Amino acid sequence: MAYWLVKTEPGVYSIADLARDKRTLWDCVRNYQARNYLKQMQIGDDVLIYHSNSEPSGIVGLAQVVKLAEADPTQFDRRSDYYDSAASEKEPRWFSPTLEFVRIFPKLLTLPEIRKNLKLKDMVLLQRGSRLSVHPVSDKEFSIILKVVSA
DNA sequence: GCCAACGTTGGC
DNA sequence: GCCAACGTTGGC
Repeated sequence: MAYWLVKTEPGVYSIADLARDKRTLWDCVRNYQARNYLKQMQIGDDVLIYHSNSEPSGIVGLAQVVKLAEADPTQFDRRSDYYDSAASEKEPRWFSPTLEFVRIFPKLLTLPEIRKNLKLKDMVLLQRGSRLSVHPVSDKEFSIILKVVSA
């Protein structure tokens, strides 16, 4: 079983929205590296939810993969901002797993706190510009984060 | 709102 | 295939 982190802007789609919806198609990701990770997600994988462009930004809760990635429907929708003319139903370019809400953490783990925690210094989140919106989290990092946010 | 750090696009 | 120009992400 693998662990992941996905970013979302709470003004666009927050963990509260996920709590309300129970499950959601994780769509509109338009970065190849992130796309590749979305395709690797397996049912039952744990997914940390990170609020970006937020006050404060940080890890806010947990979700779980309940459906493998399928073609992201927004790539076919001409009226969508995420329409991709190079994608076709036969050869989709972008993929979306379905995530299910698990819980909101009692404590939000802010980006400065993550930076300060030496055990989390190797997180992909902190690497080079850190713009990747979907990325793996190691077993160790995941268990450390769970401890910190529950305390 | 600014801007650094990327990724993508397209001319050549 | 190089690389300049441009667009985007996301912290601050």
